[in-house]
Amino acid sequence: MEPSNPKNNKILSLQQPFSNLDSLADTISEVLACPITIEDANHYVLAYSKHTENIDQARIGTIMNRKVPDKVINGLWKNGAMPKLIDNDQPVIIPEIKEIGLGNRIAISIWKNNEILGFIWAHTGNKEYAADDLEALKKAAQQVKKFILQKLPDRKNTEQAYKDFFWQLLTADFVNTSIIQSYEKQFNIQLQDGLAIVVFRFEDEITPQIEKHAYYLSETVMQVNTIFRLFDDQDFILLVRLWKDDDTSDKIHQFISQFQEKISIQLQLTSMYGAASQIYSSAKDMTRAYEEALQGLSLQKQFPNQLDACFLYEDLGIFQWIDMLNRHRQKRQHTNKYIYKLQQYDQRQQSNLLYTLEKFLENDSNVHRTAKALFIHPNTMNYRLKRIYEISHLDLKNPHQKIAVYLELLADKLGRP
Amino acid sequence: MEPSNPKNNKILSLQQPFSNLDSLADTISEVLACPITIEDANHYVLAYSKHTENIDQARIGTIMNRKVPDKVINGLWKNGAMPKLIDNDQPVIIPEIKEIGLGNRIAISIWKNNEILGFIWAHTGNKEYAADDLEALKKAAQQVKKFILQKLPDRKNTEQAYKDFFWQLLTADFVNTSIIQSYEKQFNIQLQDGLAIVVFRFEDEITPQIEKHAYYLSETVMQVNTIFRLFDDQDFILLVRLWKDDDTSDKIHQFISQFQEKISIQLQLTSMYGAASQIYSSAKDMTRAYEEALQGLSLQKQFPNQLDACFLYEDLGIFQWIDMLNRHRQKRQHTNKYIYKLQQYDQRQQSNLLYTLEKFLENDSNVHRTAKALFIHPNTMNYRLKRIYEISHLDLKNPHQKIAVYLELLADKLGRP
DNA sequence: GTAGCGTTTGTGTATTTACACAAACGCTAC
DNA sequence: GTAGCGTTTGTGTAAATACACAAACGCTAC
Repeated sequence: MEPSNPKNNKILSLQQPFSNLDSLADTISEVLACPITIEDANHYVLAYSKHTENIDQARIGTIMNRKVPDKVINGLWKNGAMPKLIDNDQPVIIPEIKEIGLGNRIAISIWKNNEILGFIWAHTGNKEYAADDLEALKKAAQQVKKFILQKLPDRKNTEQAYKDFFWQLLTADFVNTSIIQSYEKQFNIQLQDGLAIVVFRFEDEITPQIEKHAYYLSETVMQVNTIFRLFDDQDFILLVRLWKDDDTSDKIHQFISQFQEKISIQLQLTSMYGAASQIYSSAKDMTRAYEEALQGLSLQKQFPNQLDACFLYEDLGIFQWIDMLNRHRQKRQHTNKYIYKLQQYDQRQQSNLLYTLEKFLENDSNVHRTAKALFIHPNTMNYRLKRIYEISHLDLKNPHQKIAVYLELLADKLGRP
Repeated sequence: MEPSNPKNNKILSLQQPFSNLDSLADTISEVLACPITIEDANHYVLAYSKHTENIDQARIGTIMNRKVPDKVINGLWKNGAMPKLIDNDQPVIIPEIKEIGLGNRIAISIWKNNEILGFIWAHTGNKEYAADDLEALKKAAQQVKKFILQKLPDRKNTEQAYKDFFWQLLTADFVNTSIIQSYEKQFNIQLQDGLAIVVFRFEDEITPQIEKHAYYLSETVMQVNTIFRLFDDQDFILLVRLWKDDDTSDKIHQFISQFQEKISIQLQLTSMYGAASQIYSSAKDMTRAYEEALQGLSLQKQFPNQLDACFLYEDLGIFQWIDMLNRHRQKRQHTNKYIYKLQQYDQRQQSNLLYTLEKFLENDSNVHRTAKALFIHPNTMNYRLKRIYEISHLDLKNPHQKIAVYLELLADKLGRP
């Protein structure tokens, strides 16, 4: 390494601490001789170099918005640049994408453990670049990391305390209001109104790669504001906050749906579930919210057909109750006389009237729909319904008995609690 | 009183203790110079005099059956003889009832406190009777009472212990098996299989007359075998046992129905309820059974329309659960979004879509039936259903949401627990 | 074998339901 | 007044449902 080389001198200058990110951006820009943008994990602009030449449409849009436009982010995902970036901490060379007005780029992701802190983008344009340019970028990433961790207000070195507080919210019977308020100040967060717990459960073993993608997506899928998130065994737990809105529920639904879709496709996961609690206005309700989300997950696994794409606790309908109902039944060794009679008959005749009845009730007592679902003739369906009445004396026009039977059939599926 | 009068001598002989009821019957028969029958509270024959003359059809039937034929009992009720008999302890003169083959009678009931122990029937036929005959009957009743209380096996003087044991069964968390067995032996009862608790609740103030009639009916309405019964405030609580049968449930239903009908008509009661538990095979389940019967009563009062003539716990259908559901909802301050939206709209527009929806669900989602129940045009009903969907987005063909709404509407009616 | 039972499917008809459209009413706002 | 909204009722048609009956199949019992 020749000390006379001016570029090397500049690279050395990257080792010095910086008082603000903008001057760091300028220095990197000088080293690489091209415009630079530094973004956080959400693609919000933290700083950018003061270049005015060689700028493309994507850069203009990004700086004007103080955030990378969604169109550009999506383009980067589709062409494979983002997946590469969040899979490792090496510089990634990204060729021009004309459709979204993005010129040639070199980018690098900034990490702390398995969590992305942000990105540096070098707008290389048509300029040639050399191996030491990439080295310089890596050094720059180190600097940005230090800066973000030390200087940015919500990056104080108190993560463990934050984590502990979060667990306390999730599991403690009662959290003192003043404690909540003190944490709100300390971490500059708001824990009132529009609060919900979201839990994703992975069936695959959790790899660092899954963690990385999950952390990234939790910041980037923008329907909700993620206040805290962590991995707990197979679960990825989030405390989110929703902006005051007409259809906050829809927002959470979209969030879970998109998160699930993206991470499943990106990482080719075999199977995963996502569920959200109701929306609460106080942080004190997070224990309950956490339970609701877990209940949602467990129900989705037990009733995959009925609860497909049913992410929200409020959309569970009767499934909200059947666990409680099951416990109650087990405690009292309760048997429903209609179900019992049909079970007996099915066993004797090798028939499946009980299953037919269940499907009938599941299909809102509609003969046609049920027959289609069971691949049988509507008349067969009618015949079976007649038999069901003859055998069990269950009046299928009496909702009070009918519903009880359906609920008990569902509860039976849960087995011993 | 002249000691030379042979009749008086015989009356005096009634003061002597007797070794068996038959000889007592004979003695009474001699005093009154007519055939005598002594029955227990169930109209089973305890003893009869050995007369062969002056016997009518009713007497023959009674002695052959060892019980008064139902036809005769009903006739006595209809013509007003039985009501008089169980209203006081005086002799009652009953004129001939030809339709049931009953000749002239004088009868007297035998009491302990407010409970009937049995009856003495004097078959006077066409014979004249005098005032001292009635006196003799009263003396005889005293003797029969003594005899029943002292000599009949299940009339030991341990009623308080029996009562205590019964309350223990009803309310204790756990009753030892060996204790139960010892009581079974002591009281010569069987406490296995076909056991149920029945509770009648009177809205009128409990008078001695009501108590008398209730005790009497509990022995006489024959579908069930009453093992124990007592009054507790407004409640008449029975532990009954059912003979092994195909439709034990029907039997209890009939029992409650008939009991209610008879006592209401006889005593002109304004209002009363009756409810039974499930049928259990062990006396250990009586705590639960008692709770079930009480729950049935409370639900009948809260849902008089829906649960009219629904006496059995097993027939409650979904109402079995709504109390539990209500508690659960209250605890979590849960609100159903569909109900909430309709409530808001109803309030704003002065409409009653929520009520319409409830009736629709109560009528098994049948437009015609609901329209008729609400006295509106079917098209109006359809229009409202369309509006209900537009306002709440409740899909009326999705049973999982629909049922949840209905259950919550019912639970709402219970109010704070 | 064959008689009997429980079952499935096809055919046909009467009834009920779903849905669209039009007319009319009460109420509010301008 | 009148325009607009939400509502009720009537009319009409297409679709779905209920129900009866007949033919055919598999299985069991004799």
